[in-house]
Amino acid sequence: MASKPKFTQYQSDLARITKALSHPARVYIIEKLLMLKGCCTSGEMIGDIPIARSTLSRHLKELKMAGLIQGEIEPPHIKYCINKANWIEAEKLLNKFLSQGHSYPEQNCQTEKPKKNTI
Amino acid sequence: MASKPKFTQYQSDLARITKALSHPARVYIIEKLLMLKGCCTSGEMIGDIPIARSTLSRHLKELKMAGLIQGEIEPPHIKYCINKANWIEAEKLLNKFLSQGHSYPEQNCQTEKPKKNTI
DNA sequence: AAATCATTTCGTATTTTTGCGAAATATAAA
DNA sequence: TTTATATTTCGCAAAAATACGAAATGATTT
Repeated sequence: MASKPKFTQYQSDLARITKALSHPARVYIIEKLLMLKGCCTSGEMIGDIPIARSTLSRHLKELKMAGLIQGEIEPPHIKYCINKANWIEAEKLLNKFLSQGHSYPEQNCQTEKPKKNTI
Repeated sequence: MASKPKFTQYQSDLARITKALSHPARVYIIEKLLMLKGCCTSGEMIGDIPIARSTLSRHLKELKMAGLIQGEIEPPHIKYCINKANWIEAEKLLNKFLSQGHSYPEQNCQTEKPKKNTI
């Protein structure tokens, strides 16, 4: 008997990564750190986005817990940067996921003419 | 005076996409539809994952609302498939986001030696 | 030691997500 | 028309995410 299946490690890992990126503030943070190609303090970020400092701090914490960024204490600042090793892993997983669909053939049920029974 | 900034369209769009993919069941659904290169009913999916039928239906609905999949009624089934146009858009956004970090130079604050003050 | 600065944590409230089983819907088969 | 099949929606409950301001932390300057 097919005992209850589990989610695969891949599915859980990918969901963990996409979940970490599932808020505009967290997209912004990663975007900023990638573009900078360096570090940034929360004080340098707060001016760019419409949330309170404490809320930004929460989002930073979530990204830290997801392993995508890391902080370095440099009094009186905390400089955040991409956790390079983990980010590369995340990129690999996401790219693997995205490349799955290629090449996209035409045996898809989405036919040429729009169907009326499409929901 | 810098009036309160908004999140950019890009940040919101990317967050919407990653949020749609932020649950293992939804990763599974997309994975399945991409690999199949075709359509699939919810009944063909339910055996693969540890959730109830009604819960799967919820996840399908979410992916549908995010625009990533679409359903086609073919009695007595409903066949789901990737919403190709929107998926391609999603891929573009994600790839743009991911490629931002390349090439990754060494002026990153993550120095060679592990720092003790890394948090 | 007191004041200052950058940032996080705490306490709390609100909203959203996730989940299930039961009931509803819609179609096909008997 | 009754029955069976496939799937969704409803009603509810529990858990998680989001948000803010106030207070706490830790280091530096005065």
